[in-house]
Amino acid sequence: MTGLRAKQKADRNRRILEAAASLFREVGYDSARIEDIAERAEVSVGTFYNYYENKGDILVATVSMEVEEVLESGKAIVENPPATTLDALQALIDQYFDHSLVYLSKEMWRIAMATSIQQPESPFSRRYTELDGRLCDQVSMLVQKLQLRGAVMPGIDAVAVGQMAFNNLNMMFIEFVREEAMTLETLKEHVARQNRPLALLISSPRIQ
Amino acid sequence: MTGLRAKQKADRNRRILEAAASLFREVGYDSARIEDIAERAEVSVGTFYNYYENKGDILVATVSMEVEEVLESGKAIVENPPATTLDALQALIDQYFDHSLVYLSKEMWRIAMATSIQQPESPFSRRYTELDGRLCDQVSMLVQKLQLRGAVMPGIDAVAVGQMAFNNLNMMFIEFVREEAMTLETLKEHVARQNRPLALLISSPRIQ
DNA sequence: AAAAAAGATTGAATGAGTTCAATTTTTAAG
DNA sequence: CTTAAAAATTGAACTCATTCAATCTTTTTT
Repeated sequence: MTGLRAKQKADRNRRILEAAASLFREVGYDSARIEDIAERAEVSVGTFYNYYENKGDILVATVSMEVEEVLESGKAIVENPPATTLDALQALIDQYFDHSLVYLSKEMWRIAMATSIQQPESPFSRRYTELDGRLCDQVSMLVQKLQLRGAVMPGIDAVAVGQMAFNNLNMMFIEFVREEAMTLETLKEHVARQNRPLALLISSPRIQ
Repeated sequence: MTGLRAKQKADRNRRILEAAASLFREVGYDSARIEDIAERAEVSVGTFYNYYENKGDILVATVSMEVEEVLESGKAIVENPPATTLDALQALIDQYFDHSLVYLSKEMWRIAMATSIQQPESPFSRRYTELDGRLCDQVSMLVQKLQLRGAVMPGIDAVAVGQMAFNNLNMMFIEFVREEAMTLETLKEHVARQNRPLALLISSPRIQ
């Protein structure tokens, strides 16, 4: 069922997304006009709006692709985490943070996050939120894995702990993208300090 | 040095803020046009922009006043918290949540949060962020107080624990305002579950 | 193959946020 | 009191994001 129409649709979609992503990178979000994006993608302004609900939406789409990569890159660590709770948590979180600024600027993160909060019903916001939920699950799954291994005490609510750790890192990431001057290193240090009490307390005594 | 100019400025500022807050409440953020706000405040559109950088800014200003009240209302609980860590934390957090929807709709929260993330440098975003920091400090201070009382074990990094608890509740609040259908009760339950492991683990054994 | 229906594209029109040069008001100086 | 300087106000003009009725393309039906 790959008719001409479907092929054209996929092609236009790709062109618009690429045009937007490149323009955002070149001139920033605010200076990239829909008209410019449409022109670069060789479609009309109206067509742009056939593919994306609004300007923020296409940025969220771009950022979502990045989050998917982050999620993917986290799998390896959850599969085979470091031995101690502290190291394992920190390894996963640092992985997230390191990945986050490879393709995206702080400005792009800010706008994507803001858009996903402001218009939570738009399709790409939903997608973004869903990916966020998957990241949260990944952290929880790490804690569960550590619990199965015996590194985390039995009886601990691993899901609750994972959610709290994730919400904390997520909020800290928001703080990070808000402050242009804050470095990745500082972010990691702060989160590491915040994680330490929880990580140590849930760990089985002999494993330290 | 209360010249005429200063008095007029304060008066216009108040009128604009009140006009905006009432209009937002009456017709919602999107439908409230700057022109309408200016008209109700009996100033020109240009003057509006002399007092607020943009439309989002004045919403953030409105919301900030609310956050100040929340902060104020939290003081009582920190001064004289419930005996156990779990109860004390939950009392403070529930207080925050209960206060949050008295004057503000979810929509207003969404837009205020989005604006403060998107334009972190604007004066009112800074103010909002600063208030957020004070809320975070308040949670940390509660944990410190519990530690002094002996309810929380010595040796625990109370500040780190407080920050994590705050970041968690803040992120959960974002989730709450994102989902129009989510009730305050559900929010409280989720956060209560997330807090339990941390609260129990940091508590001194005999105090349970 | 022609006609009808469905699906997409188009770009001019719309509308709201924002800007800024001209004007007015207030303060300070002479 | 007059005049100059500083500060604030004003609203028409401008910029974009967004919409939508008309048009064109693709698919389906006969």
